[in-house]
Amino acid sequence: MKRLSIHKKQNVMRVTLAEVARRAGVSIVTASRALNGNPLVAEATKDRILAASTALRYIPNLLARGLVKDRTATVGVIILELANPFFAPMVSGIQAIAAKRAFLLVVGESRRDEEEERRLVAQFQQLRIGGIILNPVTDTLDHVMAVRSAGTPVVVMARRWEHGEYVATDDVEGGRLVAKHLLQRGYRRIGLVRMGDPNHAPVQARVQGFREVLGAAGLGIPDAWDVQVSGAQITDGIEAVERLLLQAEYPSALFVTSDRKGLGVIHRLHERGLRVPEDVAVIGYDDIPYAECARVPLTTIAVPKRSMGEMAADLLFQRHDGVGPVEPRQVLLSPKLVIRASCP
Amino acid sequence: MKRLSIHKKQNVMRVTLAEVARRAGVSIVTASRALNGNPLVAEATKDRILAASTALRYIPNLLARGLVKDRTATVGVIILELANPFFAPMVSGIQAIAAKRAFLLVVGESRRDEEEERRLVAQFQQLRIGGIILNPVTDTLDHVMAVRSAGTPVVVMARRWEHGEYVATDDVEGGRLVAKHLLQRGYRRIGLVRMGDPNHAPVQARVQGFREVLGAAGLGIPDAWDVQVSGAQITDGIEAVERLLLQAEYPSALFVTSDRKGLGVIHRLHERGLRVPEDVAVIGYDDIPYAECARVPLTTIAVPKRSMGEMAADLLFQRHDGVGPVEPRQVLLSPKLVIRASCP
DNA sequence: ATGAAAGCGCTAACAC
DNA sequence: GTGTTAGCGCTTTCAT
Repeated sequence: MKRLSIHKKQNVMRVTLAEVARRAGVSIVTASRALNGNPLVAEATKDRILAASTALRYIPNLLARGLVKDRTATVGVIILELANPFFAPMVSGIQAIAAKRAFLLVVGESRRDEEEERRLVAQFQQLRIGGIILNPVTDTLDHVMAVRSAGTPVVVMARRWEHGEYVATDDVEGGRLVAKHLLQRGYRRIGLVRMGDPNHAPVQARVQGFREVLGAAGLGIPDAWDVQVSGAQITDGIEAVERLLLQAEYPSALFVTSDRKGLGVIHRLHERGLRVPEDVAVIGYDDIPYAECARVPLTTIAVPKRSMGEMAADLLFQRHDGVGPVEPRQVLLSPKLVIRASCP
Repeated sequence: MKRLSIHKKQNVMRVTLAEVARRAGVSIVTASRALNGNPLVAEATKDRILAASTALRYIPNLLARGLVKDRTATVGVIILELANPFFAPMVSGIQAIAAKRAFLLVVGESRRDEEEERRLVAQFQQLRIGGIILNPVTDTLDHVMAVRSAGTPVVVMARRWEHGEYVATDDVEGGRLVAKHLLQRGYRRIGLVRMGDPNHAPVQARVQGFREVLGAAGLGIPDAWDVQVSGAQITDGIEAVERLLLQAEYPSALFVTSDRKGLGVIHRLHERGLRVPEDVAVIGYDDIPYAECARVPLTTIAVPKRSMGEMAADLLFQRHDGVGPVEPRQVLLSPKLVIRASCP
């Protein structure tokens, strides 16, 4: 791993602001002003500078600028998984808003690992990131509060944050919607498939709302029908069915707390010769695009995924620009029931 | 300044390398060396510096470093869509490799817009990005060649690049696999659903291989059964079926060049009362996770999505480190047929 | 309206 | 081993 020792930039003479200025016959400062749209530059001068800039193919150095400003035009995003149709649209929404302002998106995947999340936040700080939008692994957000008090705006997405700004959906309400629908359709023997992780507040909230409504109707979920799996993949849904079918009896309806697991559940139920919804009705959560194309189209709770990303980005930029109220804004969007064949 | 009850540390003295050095009683340079693992620092000194660094919560400024080195520890990634199960795993694979080396991922979505792609590449340059991995919109890659000749490694992903490094799958071969399977199962009345965009080389290649094998068997695809849609969403598959069913006759087998469209196709065929595969067999492409859970599990061509990302990142880092051969490496991975119920 | 000077925080070159 | 000296390319005062 060696490099040129004497003239490191002999092949490619980098075009700097100084070059542009020289070519335009002005000082560096004036060139900088012109390129940044500062009005205190005479039109004629400005035109000359802009012309020089394009002629030389000037590429501004964001690092130099960032060094001075102690901030870059970037948004850091941390989500649990990239390859997850629940998160991907959120990131896409953020990117759309960020692109409008020519901010770059720095994306990290925590893979539900709190350490990884902290590492990413630290790296973001090193880059003097312009702001952070994250779906945190747990509710412990001290690392992020430290960043925020250092002046970097932070918005939590798809999860609530007591001490800061967030854009989330009302998961308790979502759980209620599921329970109400099941009760209304006359189901009483009801099971649950969910991620076991007690740190995962959104799932806890969904289950809470679900139980609340069932409880009010005098119903509960037998332990044997409360299946806890470790992840949120299709395979976890498959595993859940396997475990459920070990029981002497099985429920006539299942609330599966994510669509991916729901797809796996339906898939396996079918393979095991059980009809959906006749033998077991299934309700998922998230309304991913593939829910509709499932073996039996999945009844589910729709969450405004892309909007959450867009709104989070909007909040972030407002904070960045210093507009809006001082107190943290906490946005809770409403989930909606989408009825399909798996639980009509 | 007014006093605030909650956040009181308003004037945070930024911790710089100078602070750390002072506290450790050494010069800035020595501190820099110690923190960068330069062996030319006495153990004792190094320990003192490291201690000072942690005590002060020192956060290195990557912008300053980048300004000197004219390069940052970042990888820029450009894909067509984030919310696409074909690309998301690739990005995840890249991120995994990058994270090992503490490189941050800067992600852009071109949305099949060449202008947007160029804009992103330009922004990457401004950030003095460490390398670029992209799935380009077209084969016109002059913008990227310019970047590369300025010393930034570039790897193309999921597409071939005559003049540079790439990691792709053999789409022509994939198309052949589809045709062979159909022929072997006795299908002769064969239709095609594909994205119409002539710039999209991968689809062109799939179709080319497909036609090649059919042609060798004396078969062709009637124009009426060659349905061209504008996108690669589920809805495009749905639209394709609508168009197909306007015909007097319909094919007994369909090759749909992406799984998402394939899901839409199956969905709509079913809604229109046509059985898959009895009335129409369907083969997709990509093997996204949801293909298996489709109304009728989708026969498809599996592509090593995550591996492509990982390999692209590996290539990039090799180039970055200056190891490996000088000539561009071009990796072509093999697709595999996955037989499921939609075309058994 | 324009420019000169002074850094931003760090690393590289060359001493000692 | 360690320190001194120069910048990297840009944006800020503060002059003019």
